[in-house]
Amino acid sequence: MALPTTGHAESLPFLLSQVGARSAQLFAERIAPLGVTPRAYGVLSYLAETASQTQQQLATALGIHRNNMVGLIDEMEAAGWVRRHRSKQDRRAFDIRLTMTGSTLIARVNRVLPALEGDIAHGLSDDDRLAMVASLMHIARRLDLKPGVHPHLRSPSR
Amino acid sequence: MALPTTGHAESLPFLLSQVGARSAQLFAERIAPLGVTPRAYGVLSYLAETASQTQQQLATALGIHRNNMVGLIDEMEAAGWVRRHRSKQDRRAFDIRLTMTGSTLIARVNRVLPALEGDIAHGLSDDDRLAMVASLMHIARRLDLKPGVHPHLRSPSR
DNA sequence: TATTGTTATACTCTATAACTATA
DNA sequence: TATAGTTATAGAGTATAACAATA
Repeated sequence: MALPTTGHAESLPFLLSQVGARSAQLFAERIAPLGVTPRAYGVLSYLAETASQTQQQLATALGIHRNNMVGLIDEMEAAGWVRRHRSKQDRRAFDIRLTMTGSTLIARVNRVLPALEGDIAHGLSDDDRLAMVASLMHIARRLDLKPGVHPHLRSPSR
Repeated sequence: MALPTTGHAESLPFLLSQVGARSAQLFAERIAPLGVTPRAYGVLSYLAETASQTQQQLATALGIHRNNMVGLIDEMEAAGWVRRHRSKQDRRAFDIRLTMTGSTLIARVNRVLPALEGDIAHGLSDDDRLAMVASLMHIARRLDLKPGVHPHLRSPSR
């Protein structure tokens, strides 16, 4: 058979999906020793960039169902990264607030990113790497992706 | 809080993962009307580029467990895309062969890719788009990804 | 009456182990 | 004894629906 490559292997959508999946995999592996999953990191980093949020607000913003947010916050609270505070304005809701431990963890996770970026982009010129980041940010905007919010947080790492 | 963006949102690993996940999502949506999942397409396109393969060979090459390959081939055979033929050399194994219907389906899927690529890369110059494809192929090689083989075929679309 | 957090239930998908028929 | 395909079972994860407390 062996057709002259009219297929998907060199198409932009496939390459993005293929390389992106492996990149997510590597990220999960690199942060696993810190005891954190990509999903938990998604919540932590979102909390760091916004004010304290209720579970419902986090669920809506990150695309995780509020039912699943319960157990996730349970784990993160048990790990000491966040704490639940009864909201003063709405006594049904919890304000989820980062702890000092949680902030420290975010910083530690962010410190592994340059190494991972170096490994992934190894052999690429600085110009090519910067051009790629710029193009990716352009595409992310075009695809209505919120900066820093991963569309697959609803399901665990993999 | 609102830190001055020392985080992951503009890092290459995160952007690749974020944009890649959405790209995979869009691909799945575009081919769903054709009745095919990304996983089934992965098997079909691999069959088109190699000779006929046994289920075990497909499982090894695509990273799908042979137990799960059974049901997948069942569905694809029911859809008329492939057929099982007892191997002459090894009567335990099945040679999985593409049918005409299967080949036609591959061609139809491949025809939606240019439109998807256009939508994703809209607003990007031809030079930027081509540079991105070249960089992605470089990274794919570097990350030991086999051309045309998606690392997440083991789990269904999403 | 609607909403926040929570729990319970069913459903889907995956991973492990076993079985059969061939090798 | 090992391997290809198959089946069964259990486990993990998700979605749906319901509940109590509060709005």
